[in-house]
Amino acid sequence: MVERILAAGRAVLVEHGYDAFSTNRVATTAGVSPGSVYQYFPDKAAILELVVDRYWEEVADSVASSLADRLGEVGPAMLYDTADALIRALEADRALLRVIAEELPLAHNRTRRAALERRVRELLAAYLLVRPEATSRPDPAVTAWVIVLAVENLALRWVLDEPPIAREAVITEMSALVGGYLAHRGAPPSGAAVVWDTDVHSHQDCNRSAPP
Amino acid sequence: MVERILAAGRAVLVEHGYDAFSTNRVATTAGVSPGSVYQYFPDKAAILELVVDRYWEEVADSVASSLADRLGEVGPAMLYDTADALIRALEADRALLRVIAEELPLAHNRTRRAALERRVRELLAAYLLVRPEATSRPDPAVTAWVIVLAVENLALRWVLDEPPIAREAVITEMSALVGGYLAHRGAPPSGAAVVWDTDVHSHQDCNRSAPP
Amino acid sequence: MVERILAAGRAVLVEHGYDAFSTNRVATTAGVSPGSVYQYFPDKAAILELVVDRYWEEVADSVASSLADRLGEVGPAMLYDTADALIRALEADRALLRVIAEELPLAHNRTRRAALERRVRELLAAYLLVRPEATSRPDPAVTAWVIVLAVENLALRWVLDEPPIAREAVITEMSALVGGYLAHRGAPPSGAAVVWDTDVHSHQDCNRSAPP
Amino acid sequence: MVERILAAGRAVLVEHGYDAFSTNRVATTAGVSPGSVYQYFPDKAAILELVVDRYWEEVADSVASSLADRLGEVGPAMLYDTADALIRALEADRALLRVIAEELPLAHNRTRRAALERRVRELLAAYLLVRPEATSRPDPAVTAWVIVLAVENLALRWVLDEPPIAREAVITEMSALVGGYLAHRGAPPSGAAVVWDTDVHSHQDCNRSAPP
DNA sequence: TATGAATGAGCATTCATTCAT
DNA sequence: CATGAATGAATGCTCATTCAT
Repeated sequence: MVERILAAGRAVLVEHGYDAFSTNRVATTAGVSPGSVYQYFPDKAAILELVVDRYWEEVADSVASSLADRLGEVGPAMLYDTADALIRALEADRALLRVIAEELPLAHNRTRRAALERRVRELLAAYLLVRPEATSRPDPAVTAWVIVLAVENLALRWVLDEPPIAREAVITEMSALVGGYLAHRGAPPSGAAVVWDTDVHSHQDCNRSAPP
Repeated sequence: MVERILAAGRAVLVEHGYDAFSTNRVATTAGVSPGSVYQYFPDKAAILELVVDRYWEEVADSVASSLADRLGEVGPAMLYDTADALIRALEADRALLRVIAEELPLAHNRTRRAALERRVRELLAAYLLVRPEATSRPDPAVTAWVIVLAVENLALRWVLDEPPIAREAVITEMSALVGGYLAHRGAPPSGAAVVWDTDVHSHQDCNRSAPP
Repeated sequence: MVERILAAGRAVLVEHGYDAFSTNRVATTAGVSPGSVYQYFPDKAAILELVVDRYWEEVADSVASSLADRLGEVGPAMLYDTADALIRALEADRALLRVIAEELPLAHNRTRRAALERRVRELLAAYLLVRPEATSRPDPAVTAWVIVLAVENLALRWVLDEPPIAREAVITEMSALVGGYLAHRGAPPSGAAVVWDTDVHSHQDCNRSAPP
Repeated sequence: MVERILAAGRAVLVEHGYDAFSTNRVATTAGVSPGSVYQYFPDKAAILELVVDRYWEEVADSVASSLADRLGEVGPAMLYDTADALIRALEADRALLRVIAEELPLAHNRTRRAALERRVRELLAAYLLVRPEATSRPDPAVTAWVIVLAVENLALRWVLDEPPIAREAVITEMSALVGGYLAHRGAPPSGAAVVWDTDVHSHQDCNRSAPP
């Protein structure tokens, strides 16, 4: 029944958008009475949250498993394949992605998307840690943070905005972006220090402004 | 009067968040009756849109002027300074940025953010076009698209999520990302063709899947 | 099982108030499924009614037995002891009394409270009938009606409102009220006739307005 | 408009009872949209409260003014007239009284009814204080408390239950009850002390149990 | 032009009751 | 008998929008 409701929620989102995502509509679509919904979910937000969570989990699973498989390989193929996996995952349900990413306040996505990002980031940071020769960038955690956010956004926007760029082209460019970055050796103009935390994402404000 | 309403809208957004952004509240805050608002704006969305537009325009102005100033210079300083300008622009009104980027459905941001992106992208593409030696990437338009979206997201997330990465560090890494990308010469595994449109953003689906 | 449900109903009332008195809650508290409740009670009101009935029956038993015991005695001791018995009965479960008397619509109390009143009234009327010398009031039925309602309300309000009046004081005053009333000989200004029905409480509107 | 809504609320109560007292129904009856109601009342309870308040205020005004007028007179006429005024006030809108007193949880009545009681009580206590010869009861405050609660309940129940007692009869008996009480000189069996507070109704628990 | 009272469709949520198992 | 998932009508309340003044 939880499944039925979630499926209905997803369907409403895809077919009618977030504005139509009312408890009554979800219930009706699920072929269930509004009261029944409340036996499985505490409130409307909980339904939405689970739908969104599920979606990002699917995406994360695809990407993470693809990346994990290719962690052994070295070189551009790994980058290319992973970028490809990400785009394929996002293309899998474009309509839902559109609603989730564009109609929902980002806040509803944060938790799960942050989880997805962290998951891939940690995989990547671990890889960079054991293969220091793979990059000239100083801090694996920061490097992973940069790569994940850059690539995620490129994939997302390519899928959503549908710019006139061929599929292979974006993937190639994404690979080039990451490949070039990893290989790049450039000192900051001022020689500013980089923080070497393992957990790149905690909200503690340590070292937010580095000393000269 | 339009200004008064916009200022009120901005204030409501900053002080009470998007949920409190009701026509009545905006009107009250502006010291105006709800009816009057409708003499200057067709509906609530229009007020919001203009507030958001203004915000992104401010950001775009900062960044574009900074970038334009440095288009003559060559090398990493240009990248570093532009990234710095972008982050500074986003930090200028963190509270508003937070509401606009996190509480608002992304859809409300699209138009103006797309404009900002396009503006910088075109600047960049023009630059790459007249200085082909600056990069090994094949298509200036695509290159600009990649750079803008990658950098924008990194800056945005650094400002919003406040990860424990020093300010100088992100800027350095962003510069490295772009610098490495521009310098990178890597062929797509399949040798896929890249589309050479000037307008990277139109929604026409030409050549979405390239021939082998 | 009926007992279990009633006990649960009483517990819910005492511990969570009338607002929490939902069939589901009562069932849960009784360790029974909501469906089962409906095999013993036609509806929610029936449960409540029985809980309330039981309560007033307890009170009535206390008072009536105390009064019956003292019907032989004459004089103020009888009044004092009965008032005392009533207050003691009401104090026995103040929490429940509070809910029943204050949170429940009076209508839900009527049947049983009327029964309590009638019971005491009839006892009193009978007493007055066999001992005409005990009072100068003309109509025993009316006299009993007056005494019962006056005393009941005083006791109830003393227990519920907890005014700063000593326990002995109220009882003394209640005795004085009744004692003075029984002894009082005062003609109605207009010499209006009093109805001499035995059943003071039937709802028939006989002689509601007496002839001059 | 407030008046229109209150009138509608009163009408709904009288004609359809408390159960039908829904915001939509009140609005409809008032010939007003539900939203309009909320421009004048914060919530449903506020409407009900005001209707109830108004009602008891009307009753209190009638009784208090009648009593105040007769405070100069001495003797049974004062009692008779006041009892008559009270009953007349309660009879004025029997249907509304029925709903307010029987269908509403007593809690909704408390504030205003307590005010009514206090008002009359204070009038009475003041009278007894300046005319100590009017009674043999020790404490004017307590005496007033007793009289008000006893008489109020008798009047209320006579009007609501419509027992077969002639109007003149109840009034006569109520007068007799009060007259006899005031005249009664009877010591408590145990000589228990009476508290001499002026404010009989505050909820402080001083001297709730008197020493032996 | 400016007002602000009035609108009313629409929403999330509850809970007494039922009935297939 | 007992269950408890399912019901669905009904409720209190919101807020973008209008329009008579």
